[in-house]
Amino acid sequence: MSSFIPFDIHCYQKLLAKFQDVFEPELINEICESGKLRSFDRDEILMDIGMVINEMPLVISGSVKIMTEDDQGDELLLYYLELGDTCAITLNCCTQQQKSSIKAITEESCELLFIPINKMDDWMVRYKSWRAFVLGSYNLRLNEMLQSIDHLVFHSMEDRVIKYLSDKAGISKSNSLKITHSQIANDLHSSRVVISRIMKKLERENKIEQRRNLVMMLDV
DNA sequence: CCATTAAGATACT
DNA sequence: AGTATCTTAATGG
Repeated sequence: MSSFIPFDIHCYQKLLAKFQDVFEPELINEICESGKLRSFDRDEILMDIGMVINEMPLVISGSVKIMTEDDQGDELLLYYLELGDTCAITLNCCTQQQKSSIKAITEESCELLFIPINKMDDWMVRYKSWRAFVLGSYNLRLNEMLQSIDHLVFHSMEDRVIKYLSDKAGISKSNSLKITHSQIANDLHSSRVVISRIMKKLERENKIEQRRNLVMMLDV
């Protein structure tokens, strides 16, 4: 076992970089051994409503957009997954053996590590750090959801657009976002004209600058 | 060039 | 805020 490397080195290094202070070394080894690493391009649908999930995703690189959808197919952005994040809703889905209630789309090109659910139960009892990670992830998402609901109900469309843009800038670590007004409208469950109106206003207030398919954040 | 599509404008709900 | 409709501008073949 000394010279044999049973897993992907690249993946191992990524995990180590992110989790060496959080997970026990043996756990990191186990994650590498039983996880399957897959990479995706941008805008790939990882998961759709109604799909059955039996693996838990862990983000190794890139970011993933998590959305809900109503019966008419209208969408609403819930939150983003970044490096080291896992999706609490998926966690719930797989432990309960339910169908997915969400849709997951890659935001940039991504690498995800898929962990079989049977491992999860095992690790829950064997590793304290894993337990803490899973519970912490639930906590984080719950709070984020509450914040989203708060914004949705108590804030104006303009506030929501501003939050959306700065969230997106934070995720992509860039101030120029390649996005169209109708994409924003779709994510925020609004219409293109309304977004255009708000974007025009923000531009007049020198908060953003825009070209076709491009928005640049100014007040940073 | 022209077709397509993003974004602006205006008017009405 | 949202819808409908029209106009204008950018982009890629």
